[in-house]
Amino acid sequence: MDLASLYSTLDSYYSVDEWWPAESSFEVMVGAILTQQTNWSNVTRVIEDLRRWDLLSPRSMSEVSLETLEELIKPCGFYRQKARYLKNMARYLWMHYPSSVDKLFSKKLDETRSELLALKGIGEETADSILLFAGRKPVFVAATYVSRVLRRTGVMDSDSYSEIQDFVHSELGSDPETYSRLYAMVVELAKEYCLDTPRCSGCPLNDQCSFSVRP
DNA sequence: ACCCAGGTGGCCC
DNA sequence: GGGCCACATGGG
Repeated sequence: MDLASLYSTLDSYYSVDEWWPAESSFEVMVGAILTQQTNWSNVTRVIEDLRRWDLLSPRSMSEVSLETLEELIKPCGFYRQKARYLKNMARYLWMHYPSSVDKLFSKKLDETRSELLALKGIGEETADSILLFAGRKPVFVAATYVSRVLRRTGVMDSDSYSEIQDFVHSELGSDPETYSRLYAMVVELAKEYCLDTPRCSGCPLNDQCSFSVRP
């Protein structure tokens, strides 16, 4: 199948409005780091704790002690690394964009992306999810799930992040809303059916998928 | 007990 | 450019 039919098939099965709920860009950025290799339900709990502690702002998060932050984010795993990444990001944003984090997104896209990638703990996928879900920029997130789903459906076979991203950019136009919906739907699909050990029974793609090993 | 999770940095070749 | 490993908790 091709990418357009994958999109429309998924679109008729999933509703992904408000898929990444957040009250601010900073909250999206915090979630993007916390969710790395981590179940989203744990992220939700921790975000709510951070909100209760009033830590969902660059200023407050850069001022809280590392030890406190570590304890609060512990349920998300890799908590020592992530606590340092979060505090460093918060300090950077507070120093460079004291008026509003959203100033970060008002420069050229490539510059914003490079700036994000320069921060420890923010790799390509995290940078792009921030650009897409916080900045509403036309950048597709070529996550591991995406390469897996594209390969098994026969849409595209590649492990290269930039190749996959370029492919989607060239096939789907440049509407951020389309990118975020596709990404969300692919994640929902993959979590349920397209695991390392696949469970194809009940998959909405059914016979449109070219995956040959069907348990 | 097992597998999985909305990856990244550091190191190596 | 890629391959490997540590990082760590919690859910199904």
